[in-house]
Amino acid sequence: VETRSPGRPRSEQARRAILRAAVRLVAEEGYGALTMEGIARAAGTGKQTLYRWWPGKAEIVLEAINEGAAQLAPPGDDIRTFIRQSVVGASGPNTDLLAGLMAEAQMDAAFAESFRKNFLAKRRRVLRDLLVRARERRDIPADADVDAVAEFVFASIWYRVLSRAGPLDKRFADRLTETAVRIVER
Amino acid sequence: VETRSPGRPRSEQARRAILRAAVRLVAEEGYGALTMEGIARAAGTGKQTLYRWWPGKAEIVLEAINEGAAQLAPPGDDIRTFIRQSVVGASGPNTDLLAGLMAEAQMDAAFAESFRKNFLAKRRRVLRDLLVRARERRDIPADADVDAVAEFVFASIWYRVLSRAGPLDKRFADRLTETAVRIVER
Amino acid sequence: VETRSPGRPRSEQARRAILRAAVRLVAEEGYGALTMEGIARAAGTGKQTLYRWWPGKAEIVLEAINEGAAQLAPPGDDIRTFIRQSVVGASGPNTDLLAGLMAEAQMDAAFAESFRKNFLAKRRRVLRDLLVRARERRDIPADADVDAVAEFVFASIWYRVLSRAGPLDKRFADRLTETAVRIVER
Amino acid sequence: VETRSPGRPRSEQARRAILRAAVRLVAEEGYGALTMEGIARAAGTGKQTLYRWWPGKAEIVLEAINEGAAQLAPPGDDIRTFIRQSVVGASGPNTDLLAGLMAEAQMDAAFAESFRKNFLAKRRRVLRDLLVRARERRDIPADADVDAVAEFVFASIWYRVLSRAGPLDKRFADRLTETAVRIVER
DNA sequence: GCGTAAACGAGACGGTACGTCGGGTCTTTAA
DNA sequence: TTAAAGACCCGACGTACCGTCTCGTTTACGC
Repeated sequence: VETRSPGRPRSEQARRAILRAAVRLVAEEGYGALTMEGIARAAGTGKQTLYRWWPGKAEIVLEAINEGAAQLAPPGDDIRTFIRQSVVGASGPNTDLLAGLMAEAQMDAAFAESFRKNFLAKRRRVLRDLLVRARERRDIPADADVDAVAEFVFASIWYRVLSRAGPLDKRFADRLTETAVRIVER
Repeated sequence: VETRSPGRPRSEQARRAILRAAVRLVAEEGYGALTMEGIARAAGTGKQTLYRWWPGKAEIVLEAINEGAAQLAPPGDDIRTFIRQSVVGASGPNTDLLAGLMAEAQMDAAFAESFRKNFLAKRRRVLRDLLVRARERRDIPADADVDAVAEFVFASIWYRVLSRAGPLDKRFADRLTETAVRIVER
Repeated sequence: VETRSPGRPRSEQARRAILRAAVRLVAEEGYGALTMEGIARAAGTGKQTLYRWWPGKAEIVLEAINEGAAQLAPPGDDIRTFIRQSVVGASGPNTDLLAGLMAEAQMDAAFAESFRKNFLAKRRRVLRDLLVRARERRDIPADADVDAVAEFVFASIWYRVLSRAGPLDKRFADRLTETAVRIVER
Repeated sequence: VETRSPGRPRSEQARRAILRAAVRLVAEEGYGALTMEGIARAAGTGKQTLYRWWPGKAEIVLEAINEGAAQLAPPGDDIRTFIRQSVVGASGPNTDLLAGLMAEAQMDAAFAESFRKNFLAKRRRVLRDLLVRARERRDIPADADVDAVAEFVFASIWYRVLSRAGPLDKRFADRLTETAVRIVER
C-alpha cells in the first residue's frame, strides 16, 4: 500500500488553469507580453503558486507544450510521418509558444541549459534513432550521416518558426523528407 | 550644395560609445541582461540620447552588427566563400548578438517586422542571387530551387546560433556547401 | 463528575513552546520582526495551531506577559512597593514585549479595544484602589485626585518604555512615588 | 549667485500630494492600514518617488506632522501657553498620526533612532529650556528638576495619545500645568 | 560676436513587473 | 477533535527598467 505525505495536496485545478492561461495569453498578446503576474491574474491564482512549481514563465509554457504533445500518437518508424507530425506540431498556435521558448533560451542561461538538453537535443535524438533504424534496415546507405540529417530537419522547421519565412504545412514537411533522402543518398 | 539644419550636430563620439557599450555588455552579461539604462550608464550618456536615435536596444545591437559587417569584403561570386563568410560572421562574439536579435524579434512585433524584412530576407536574397547567377552560368541545374537552398543554408546557421548544437567553423560551412550542391543536383 | 469533550485534547506542550518562542523571537529580533509564521517555525508547530487559539501575535505576547506576571507576589497595600514592582516589571526583556503590545494597539483596532480595557485600564485601577484605601486610611488628603495620580504613574512608566528616555529602575520608581505624594498633598 | 544641480528638479506637487494622501489615509483607515503602495496610489505617483525621498511611511507621516507644526506660532516664554499648544497639537487628526509614529518606532529600529532623537528629545528640550529660563527669572525654585518636569508633561500627553484614556483638551493641559508647578514648588 | 536651436548629461517622473514574505484559510495524514 | 504539514489566494514589500519629462550646459549655424 501507498503512504502519502501530509499537508494539503497540490491543486490539479490550479495547475491546469495556469497552463491554460499561459497558452491563451501568448495567443492573444504574444509571448513578449507574457508575464508571471499576468498568468496568475488570468488563471485566478496567487503568484506564489506559480513560483512554487515553476522557476519562470518559460517553464510553464514548456510544460503546456509537452502536455499537448503527450496526447499525440507515438512516433512509428515511418520518417515521412514523423516529419509531418513535427512540422504540423510546430504550426498554428504552437508556433508562438515555441518561438517564445527559443527567445527565452537566448535570454536566460538557466532555462537555455535545460531547453537545449531536454527539448532540442531530445527531439533531434528521436529522429536520429529513426534514421539509425532505417539504416539498419538498409533503407538508407550505410554511410549516411544521421546526425547531420536530423539537425537539418529541425533547423529548417525552427527557421520557419522564427522567421515566418513560409508556412509549416504538409507540403513543406514532405519537401523536407525528400531533401533529407536526397542528402543521404549518393 | 547641402544645407545643414541649425543646432548642435549629433555627436559621433556618443554614437560610437553607445554601440561599443552595447556590444561589450552583451559579451559580458548576455543579451538577456542588456537594458537601455545599462547601455546609457556604460556609455556615459543620457538615456534620452539613446531614445532619440533608436527605438530600443535591438536596433542598437543591429546597428552594431551592421557596422562590423560593413568592413568585410563584398561577396564575390563564389558560393563556398560566401557561405564561409556567413558562418564565420555568425561565430565568436557575434553569436550572442545575433541570438539576442532573433530573441527580440519573437518578443517585439515592431522589431520583428523590420528584422525579418531588412535582415533575414535580405541575407537570403543575396545568396539566392548568387545561386541564380550560378544557374545562368550552368554551374547548377536549370531546375534548381534556389529559394529552398538559400533557406536551408541560413536555417542551418541560425540553428547552430540558437541551439549551440555545434561549432560555427569552416568545416561546418563547407559541409553546408556540399549539402547544398547535393540537394540541387538531380 | 466532569465530562470531557471527545477528540484529542489541547497540547499544553505546544502552548508553552509557542509562548516561549514568541518571547525569544522578540528578544532576538525585535517585535517588528515578529510574525505568526516565524513563531510557528520556531515553536515547531503548524500555523493553524496558532490561529486556533489566538487571533494574532499580540495576544500571544500578551498571554506570555500575563503568564510571567502571575508568578509575582500579590500587591500589598504599600504604594511604594507597588510602583517599584510595576517599574521593574516593565524593565529588562519585558520592555520590548510591552512596547510591541502598545505598538500593535495603534495598528489593530480589535486588539486596541481589549488591550486598553483589560490591560491598561485594569492596571490603573489597581493603583487607584490602593490610593483609595490610603485615602480612607487618611494617609493622603481626602480631596486627592486618585485617577490623575494613577494616570501620572503609568504615563511615566510607559513613556520610558516607549521612548527609552531613561532607565526603569528602583531610583526612578521611588522618584515617581515621591512625586505622586507631592502632587496629592496640598 | 546660486548654482543648481543638473537634471529635472524635484516635483513639489508630487511631494505635497504624497503628504496629503498619507494624512488622509491615516484619518480614513488608520495607521495600521497605511502602506507605501496605498500612498502612491492615492497620491497618483509612482512608488519609486516615495522611496527616492523617504525610507518608509513613518518618515512621510513625520514630515507631514512637521509641515503642519511649522505653521504654528513660535513658542513664547509662557509655559501654560506652550503646554496648551502641545496638548491641542496632539489632539484631533494628529492623535492618530502621532500614535502611528510611536508604534512604528517600536517596530523599526532605524526610525526609532531618529524619532527619539529628533522628535521626542527635541520637544522635551524645548520645554526644558522654557523651564530653565523661568528658573533664571526666579519664577520657579532654583533647585527645580527641569528634566523631570518636561518628561512628566510629555509622558502624560503621550499616554493619552496612545491609551485614549481621556481627552486632549485645554482642561487637561491646564491641569498638567498646575501639576507641573506643584511638583516643582516645595 | 551673438542669438537661435538642437543635442547633450543628468536625473526625477508615473508606471509595470519582478521575486519574496507573510497573512489567514483550507485540506490532507497522524495521533 | 487537535496537531503538523504544507498548498492555496491575496496583497504589500523594495527594486529594476521602461519611456517621458525637464533641467542646465554645450556646440554648431545664420545673422
